[in-house]
Amino acid sequence: MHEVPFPQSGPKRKLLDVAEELFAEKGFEAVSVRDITQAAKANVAAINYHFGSRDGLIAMVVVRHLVPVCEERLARLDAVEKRWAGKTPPLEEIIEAMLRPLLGQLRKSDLSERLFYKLIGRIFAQAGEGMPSSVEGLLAKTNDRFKKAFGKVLPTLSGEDLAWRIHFVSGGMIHMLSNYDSVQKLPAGSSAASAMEVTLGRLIRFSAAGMGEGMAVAAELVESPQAFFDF
Amino acid sequence: MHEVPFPQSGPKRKLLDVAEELFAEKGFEAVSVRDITQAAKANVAAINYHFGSRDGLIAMVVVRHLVPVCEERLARLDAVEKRWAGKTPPLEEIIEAMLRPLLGQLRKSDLSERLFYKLIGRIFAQAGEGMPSSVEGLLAKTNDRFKKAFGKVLPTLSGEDLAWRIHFVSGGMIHMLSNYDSVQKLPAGSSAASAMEVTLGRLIRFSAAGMGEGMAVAAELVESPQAFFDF
DNA sequence: GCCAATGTCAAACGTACGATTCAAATGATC
DNA sequence: GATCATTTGAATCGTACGTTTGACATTGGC
Repeated sequence: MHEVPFPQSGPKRKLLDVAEELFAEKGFEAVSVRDITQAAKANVAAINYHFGSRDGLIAMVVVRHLVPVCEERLARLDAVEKRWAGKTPPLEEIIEAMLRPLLGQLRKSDLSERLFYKLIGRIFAQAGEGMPSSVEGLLAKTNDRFKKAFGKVLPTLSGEDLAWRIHFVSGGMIHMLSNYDSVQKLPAGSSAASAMEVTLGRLIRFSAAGMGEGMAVAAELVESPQAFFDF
Repeated sequence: MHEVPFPQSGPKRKLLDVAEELFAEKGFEAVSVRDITQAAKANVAAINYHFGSRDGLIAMVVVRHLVPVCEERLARLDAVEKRWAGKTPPLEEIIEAMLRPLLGQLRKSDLSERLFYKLIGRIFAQAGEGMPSSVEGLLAKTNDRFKKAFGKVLPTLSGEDLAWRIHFVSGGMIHMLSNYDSVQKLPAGSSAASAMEVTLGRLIRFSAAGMGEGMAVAAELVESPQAFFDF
């Protein structure tokens, strides 16, 4: 039979959910299999049985979030380009297509917003370190797609300039997610989601201004295209 | 009588240097006491003898870099404000005062540039997590100082806006340092330091555009756009 | 020469980890 | 209801960790 990629119920799903929560709270390296199985009221052996190893569990936790995020990024970018067919879309829309999917997984997860942001931050902060190659490929493909999209809007920028500016945007997003709860002082009465919405708007405007800066930049020494890993 | 804060020679210094290198390469949590003492050709007990504990060693490694960086940041900011006494300095200069000290410690360290960048990235990525309170205070003071400086140049921005934009700049810097060696493909013949110089210039311009977004950018900023690229 | 103080060393301590084992339990299929 | 693969449970494995110990070596001041 065909195996469902992500279990929708049962103890395996429960392990994933619990692990996810603990990872978000304390970081991947600070959580042991005993912590997870204990919190999930399962046996110590459960993780190794269901996921082969601790690393297998981590990989599945990561993939479960990363894959939909990347797919939504690409879908949103397609939508933006289709809507502006022919014309050049505004930078803000491309950036939003790139960043908003990182916030859009809330409904599919049982995590509270705060924990979810931290988890996504952790995942992306160490993306590329020990990921399944399939995921690496998806990340690289997504990144390349966005680089091309930005290149069309900013045709005078070199490939290097483009890559670095995208990298800076990613850094801002990751840093924001990772430290969100220590920076954000919630005004009473507003939900975390709507506060994050405001913050995302800030980041999008900030990034759009940075991406579009100058535009009359001198030619670069050497163009080193592609072979560039980002997320 | 008065103890020297950082040993200039001897096995204690050697332990610090070796630990620093290993931490930069693999991250703080992935390096054991045994790894360090083995690489330093010292005994396992040496770290606990000299630094009290593994955490004590980490703290000293961090402080040794963090303190000079923060001090240089403040000194540079003072210099900028003094030079523009009365007038409002360009954003680029404040940002450079904030970011360049992260690259300026090369001469005081035996680390290769690549490792040093990774170490600084790691340090700042988890700044505030388990640091001595004296260092936390220094970081907070530095941050506050820069927030005020930016506030003077961007008087129409709210405190929240200001804080977030600074946060985005930090994120870009941290992300750049952490992933520098996996992103940068060095053109043959150019040193890592000069390549980093170019990248820092990119980040400064990107950040200045982002910081000033939405403001009626005055003419004084336009009059010397390349003034800080005098390397 | 002596004696603290200081530093080094091999060895071991207790703990926690990821992984494994194997028997019992469970559940689906016939 | 018997059969057999799947899933659990408790106990345990070997390893690696940070730390401690106590004996030994080195040093500098008197």
